[in-house]
Amino acid sequence: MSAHPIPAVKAAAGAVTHAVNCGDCGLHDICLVEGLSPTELDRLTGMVATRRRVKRGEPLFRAGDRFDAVYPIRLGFFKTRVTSDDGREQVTGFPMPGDILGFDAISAAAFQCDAIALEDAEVCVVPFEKLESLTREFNGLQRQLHRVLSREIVRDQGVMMLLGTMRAEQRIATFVLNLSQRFAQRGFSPREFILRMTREEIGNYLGLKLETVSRTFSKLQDDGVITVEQKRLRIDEPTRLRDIAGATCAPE
Amino acid sequence: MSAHPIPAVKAAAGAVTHAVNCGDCGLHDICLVEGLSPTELDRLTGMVATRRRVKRGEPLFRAGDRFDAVYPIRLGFFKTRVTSDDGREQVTGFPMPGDILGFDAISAAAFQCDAIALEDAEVCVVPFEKLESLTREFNGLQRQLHRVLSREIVRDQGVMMLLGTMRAEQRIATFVLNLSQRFAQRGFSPREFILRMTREEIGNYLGLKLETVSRTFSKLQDDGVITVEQKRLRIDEPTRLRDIAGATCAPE
DNA sequence: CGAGGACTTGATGACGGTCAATCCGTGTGG
DNA sequence: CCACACGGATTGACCGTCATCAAGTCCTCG
Repeated sequence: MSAHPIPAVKAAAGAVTHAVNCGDCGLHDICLVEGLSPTELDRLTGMVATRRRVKRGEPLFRAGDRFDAVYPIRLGFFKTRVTSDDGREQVTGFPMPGDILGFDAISAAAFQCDAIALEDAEVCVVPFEKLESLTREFNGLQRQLHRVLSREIVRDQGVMMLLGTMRAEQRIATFVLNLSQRFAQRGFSPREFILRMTREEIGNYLGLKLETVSRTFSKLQDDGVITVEQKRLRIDEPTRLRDIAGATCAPE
Repeated sequence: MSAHPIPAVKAAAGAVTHAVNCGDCGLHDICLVEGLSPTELDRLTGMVATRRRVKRGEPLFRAGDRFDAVYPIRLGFFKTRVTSDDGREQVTGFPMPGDILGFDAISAAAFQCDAIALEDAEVCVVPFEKLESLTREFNGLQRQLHRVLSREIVRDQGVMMLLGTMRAEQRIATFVLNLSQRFAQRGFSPREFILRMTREEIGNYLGLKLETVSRTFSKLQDDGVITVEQKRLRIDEPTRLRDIAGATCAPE
C-alpha cells in the first residue's frame, strides 16, 4: 500500500495542518455539516484547522485518554472497542468516513473506548469546547450536533437488538446489509465491497466466534446469496439476504 | 394499589400542571440539574411546567410518536424496548427515577422505542426546543445536556459488552449489581430491593430466556450469593457476586 | 375467592463454542 | 526474485450452554 505523501508543513506528531473546507468534503449528509448556512459552514471550517493521520493498526485514541476533541473520519475504516477490567473485549462498531468518533468521551472527559484504524486513515480534529461554543451561536449546528448524538444512541439500540435476539445467520446477514447501506450512503457500490476487518473482529462485534463467522459466510455462499473470497464480498441476491436478516432495524 | 389523587386542575389527558422546583427534586446528581447556578436552575424550573403520570403497563410514548419533549423520571420504573419489522422485541433498558427518557428521538424527530411504565410512574415534561434554546444561553446546562447524552452512549457500550461476551450467570450477576449501584446512587439500599420487571423482561434485556433467568437466580441462591423470592432480591455476598460478574464495566 | 399470569423445575436437543488440522495470501528477508 | 513464516481463514469433529417443551406451583390482582 503506497504511503501518503508527507505534507511539507511543520506539525505535531501525527498531526497535519492544511487547508480544510467542510463545504467540499463530500460527507455532508452524514457529518455535522448537513443543512448549515454558508456563514455557519465558514465558521465550522475555520474551527477545523487540523487533521490527523492514523496508520493501520494504530489507535486514534485509547480508553482513558483525556478528551478534548471529536474526530469526523475523512478516510479509512476504524473499529471501536471497549475492554472490561477482566480483559474481555467487545467491538462496538466499525465507523467509516463521515462517522464521528469520540462522543462517548463527553460524559467523563475521557475516552471510554479504543478507536483503532483498520487501514491507513485520516480524521478531522474538532476541538469540542470550540464546537460547543459555536453551537451556542448557531441553532442549525446545535440541532445537527444533537441529531448526531441521538443517532449514535439509536444505532446502539440496533446493535442490542442484533445481539439480543438474532441467530448467527441473521446477525451476519444484518451486518452485511448494514455495511452495504452505509457504502451506498457514501456513494460506493452497495453490491460489492472490501471487508476491512478480520473474521475475528466481525465475530467479536456480532457476539460470535470467528469460526462461526467463517462457516456462516460459507453457507450463505453455498446458498448463492453472497460471494466471499477473503476480504472481498459481493451480494448476489439482496432480496434473499434481506429475508434472512428479517427486515430488521439495522444498526446505523 | 390506591389511585393517585386526581389533581384539581384542568389538564390534558394524563398531564398534570403544578408547582415544580428542580432544586427540590432530590435527583440532582443524575438529572440535568447537576452543577447549575441558581439562575440556571430557576430558568430550568420555569420551563418544566408540566408533569405527566403514567399508569402501570401504559406507554409514556411509543416508537413513531412525534418527538417534542424529553422526560426525566420522577417516580417509578420503566422499560424501553425496540421492535423489529418482523416482530422481535428487545428490551434496551430499565430506566428509573433520575434517568431521562426520549433522547433516541432527536435524530428523527420521532421516538424510536417504546417506554412502558412497570409501575405507576410520574415524569417531568421538558419541551426539547425550549431546552435547546436554554442551553444556548447557559453553558452549564449545555455541558450537562451533552454529558447526559454521552452517558447514554457509554451505557449502551456496556450493554453490548454484556450481550456480546458474557455467560448467563455473568449477565445476571452484572444485571443485579447494576441495579444495586443505581439504587445506591439514589439513596436506596444497594443490598435489598424489588425487581419491578418480570423474569421474561429481564431475560429479553439480557439476551436469555425466562427459564434461564429463573434457573440462574436459583443457582445463585443455592450458592448463597443472593436471596430471591419472587420480586424481592437481597444480595448476601456482594464480593462473590462481583467476582461472578467479572469486574465488568456495568452498564449505567 | 377465583383466574390467569408469573415463576420454578425437569427432560431433551440444537446451535454455536471449542479444539485441532490444514490451507491460503501476504509480506518479509535472504 | 523466491522461499518461508505468520496471521488469517476454512473446515471438521465433538461438546457444552442455553433454548425449547412441558408440567406443576404460587402469587397477584381483579
